Amino acid sequence: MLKRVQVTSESTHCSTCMMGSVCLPVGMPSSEVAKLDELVKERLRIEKGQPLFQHGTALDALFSLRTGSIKSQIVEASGQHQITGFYLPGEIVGLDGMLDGIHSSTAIAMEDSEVCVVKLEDIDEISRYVPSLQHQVRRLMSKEIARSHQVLLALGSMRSEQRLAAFLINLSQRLAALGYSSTDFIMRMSREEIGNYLGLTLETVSRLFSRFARDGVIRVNQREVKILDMVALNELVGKPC
Amino acid sequence: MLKRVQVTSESTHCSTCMMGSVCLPVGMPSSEVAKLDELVKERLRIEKGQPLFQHGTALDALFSLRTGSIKSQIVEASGQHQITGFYLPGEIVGLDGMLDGIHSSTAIAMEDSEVCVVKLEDIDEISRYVPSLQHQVRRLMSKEIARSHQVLLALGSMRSEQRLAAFLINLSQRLAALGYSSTDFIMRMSREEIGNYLGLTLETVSRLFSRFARDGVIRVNQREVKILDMVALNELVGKPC
DNA sequence: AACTTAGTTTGACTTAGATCAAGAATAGCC
DNA sequence: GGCTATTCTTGATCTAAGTCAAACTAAGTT
Repeated sequence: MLKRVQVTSESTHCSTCMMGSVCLPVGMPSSEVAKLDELVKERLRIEKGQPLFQHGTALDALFSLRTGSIKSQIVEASGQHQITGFYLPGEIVGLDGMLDGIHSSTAIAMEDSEVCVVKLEDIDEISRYVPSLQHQVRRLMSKEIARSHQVLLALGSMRSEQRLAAFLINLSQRLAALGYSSTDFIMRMSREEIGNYLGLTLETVSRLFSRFARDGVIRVNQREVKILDMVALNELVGKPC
Repeated sequence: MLKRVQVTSESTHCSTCMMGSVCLPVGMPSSEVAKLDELVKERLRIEKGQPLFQHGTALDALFSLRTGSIKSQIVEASGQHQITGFYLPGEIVGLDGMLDGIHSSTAIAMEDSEVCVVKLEDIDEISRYVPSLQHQVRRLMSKEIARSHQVLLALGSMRSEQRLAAFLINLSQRLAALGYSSTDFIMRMSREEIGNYLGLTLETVSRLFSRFARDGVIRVNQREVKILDMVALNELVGKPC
């Protein structure tokens, strides 16, 4: 179920939101952030497994993830699909597909989630008196490009264990930026989703988790991960062959 | 060598440029395009093999490719590098790395090329009285995201022959959009560069070209390609397994 | 508490593509 | 024009990861 929540005056605005340090206004001076309070008029709750938006539907807003986690994926006519990203709180979903107002990907909640709705027309409106907002959107889009280039590097020139190590390091760093532990966390995605994202089968992912655990690099129990040796994990990625 | 060319009054501006239909102003009404003539104050010529910009250097402009072709790649500390895109005339290079004003990739000319320099500050300046320019930049960045997601799909869930087929189809379509033949063209990139881009070895790429030729799908002589059976090529990509 | 159902692990076997190696073709250069 | 340099092709062999299959686990559901 997709449930709309009107943002009322008592609700948090960008200026008072805890996510400000990692979300859309990241890096903006607080004087500017204060002017963004009209930016979010609505929030949405999405139940686990439900789509936030689907490939081919009209795009008129960006979504800033407040709580939960979301995956985005593209689907081919042939039926094959590819997960293009896993999003954590503070990250912006929906930056692709702004070329013709149609979503080029599908976004699905991996757990019950809540997003702030940022209408494109409101971005245009508000950036008239907050010019840095345009820069902010540009920065976020650029980051999304750089991010997918990193995944390209992983898929194009890393071996399976390097890919998974890079994946774990990346997840660890992003969780740390949110104030969570960088060594103990729960992965919201299944082995199959990780495999799809990294261009591997779920069996290979499972075997790699087992191997990493056997080698004392991590401890793993289902989706619960504890990184025991971050250095070893980094060395895995660093070495080319 | 990287050679600067000042754009003089006699030089072509965006409003008179032949590339307008495929370049940055694509889709903008001509009344708006006329206002963009201050956007490009400079052009650069880059010799084959020379970098347009390098990873880690300051970014203050985007580059619109006028003639030639450019590849962009990211380089890891470990030395492994990954080609993230091949750019043709009319396409914009440098859209990544706008997050902190530092290029996150390196762009290298694959043949003698010429680019229009679009300063970011000029974009900001001009978009004050041409609001659609901001949309245009957003559209281009969004397109770049969608493009790299397509490559992700190829690297993550296609077999080697599907990747090469998808690559050829994509190249064919982009050349057709430029007014060139969609069936007869010269690839500016080496087997190794294609392999790197597609996550394959140069030997595999070479073998695939030979196989496609043997099967009558293409005819190939070094970097010269003639697509004989576009239907078969599309079928190759369409089928999942 | 027994019974699905979905997700995960592990083993045995196969294969697509990598690696190694040796020529052939082409282009650049003195 | 002849001589290195690359770049490309093709063959033989190897291996990382895929496929197929079966058992195990966790979490609901009746």
